[in-house]
Amino acid sequence: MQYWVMKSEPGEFSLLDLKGKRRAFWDGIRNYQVRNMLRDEMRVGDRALFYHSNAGAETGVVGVMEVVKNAYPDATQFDKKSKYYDAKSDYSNPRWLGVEVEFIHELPRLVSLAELKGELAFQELPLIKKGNRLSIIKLTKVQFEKIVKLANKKV
DNA sequence: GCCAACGTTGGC
DNA sequence: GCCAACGTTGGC
Repeated sequence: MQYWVMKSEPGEFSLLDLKGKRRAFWDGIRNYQVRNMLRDEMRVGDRALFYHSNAGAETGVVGVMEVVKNAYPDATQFDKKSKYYDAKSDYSNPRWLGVEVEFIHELPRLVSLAELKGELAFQELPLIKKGNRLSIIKLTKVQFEKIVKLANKKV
């Protein structure tokens, strides 16, 4: 089993949105590095932390989900009405992929970006580095468990 | 293949 | 809303 962090702006798609749907296709990945990770490394059964980005004081890790379907083509790339539409992608060789994820649980509390930055153990984590623009980041089991543990600790 | 211009992400 | 960082595009 592998571990990940997946970012979404809560105004677009939040943990509660996922909770309501139970399962969702993680669409809108338009970065080649991220696409390659989805395609080559992410597999059914992997665990992922749900990270709310661009959310002011609420920015941080809020929940846990599971990958329930390996990567397959993202339909929004062919949808002219979608903001994720990509005119250069063609049906026979789709450029963009996504995975399906399922809600597992909400963390007892937010583990904020500020808190992650304060933990020495995460100094090397790309998630907290300035200029990091990958919306999906791989974690070690230890990092994943440490973040979950922090969420269970009273502030 | 270089690199300037442009677009996007995401913290603040 | 601003802007730093950095990925992508396209002219040469």
